[in-house]
Amino acid sequence: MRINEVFKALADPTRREVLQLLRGGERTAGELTERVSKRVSKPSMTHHFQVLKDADLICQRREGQQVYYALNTSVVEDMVSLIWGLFSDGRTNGESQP
Amino acid sequence: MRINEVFKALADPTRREVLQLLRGGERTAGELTERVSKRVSKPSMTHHFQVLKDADLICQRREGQQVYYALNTSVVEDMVSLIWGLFSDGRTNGESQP
DNA sequence: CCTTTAATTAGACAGTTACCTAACTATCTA
DNA sequence: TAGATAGTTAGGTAACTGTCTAATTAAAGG
Repeated sequence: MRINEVFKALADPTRREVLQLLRGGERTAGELTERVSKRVSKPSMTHHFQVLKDADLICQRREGQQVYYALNTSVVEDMVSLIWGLFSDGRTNGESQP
Repeated sequence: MRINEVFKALADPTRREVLQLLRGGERTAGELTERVSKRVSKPSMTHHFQVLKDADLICQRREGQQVYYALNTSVVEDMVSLIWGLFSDGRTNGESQP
């Protein structure tokens, strides 16, 4: 996993919003651009998509004129266990169940 | 929780290493500076400590000449559930146990 | 082939980050 | 109070980030 890239990607609210929008399934670049709460230009969104792709958090698929983005769901377990391992020291006993 | 600050803080390998060093208990600034794998000046380390404090990931205590840093362990559950919520969509059923 | 729509690439700019050295503050001890 | 040790603050620089507009590529449809 590309840890640095993942954390950097998640450090931006617009990108986190994109990930949340993708929870329900794939969306086109245009849909995502329309739906993010903060108005952002298309090129800026393309940049954010790129950052998310570099972090392997999303993947891309073209269909005609549209480009569809989707979550790389496999990353979630990696992230959770990474965070866990970052803080826990062995004594920590999974008391909290998300 | 200061989400942006937390992710930005975690995006740096030196800072993640500091957190890992703190898993075993509190350490002085000097100990941490000595032990990080990449050689970094004391002022740079102070900067990293500041970033971690801004993110509420660590706390500070002075004892004589030394300053002790320690993990703010309460943040771990917040982080894990945040990551979880970022990706999960309701269908996700905790299949993986860290 | 030309036009429209969807999206990306290119280039510029303001603000932030990580790093350093030099200087400073704080505390202890002789 | 002077000297040593621990750590922070100040100030500067190179690289990175997020944003924009303008130009470009890609595909669809007359």
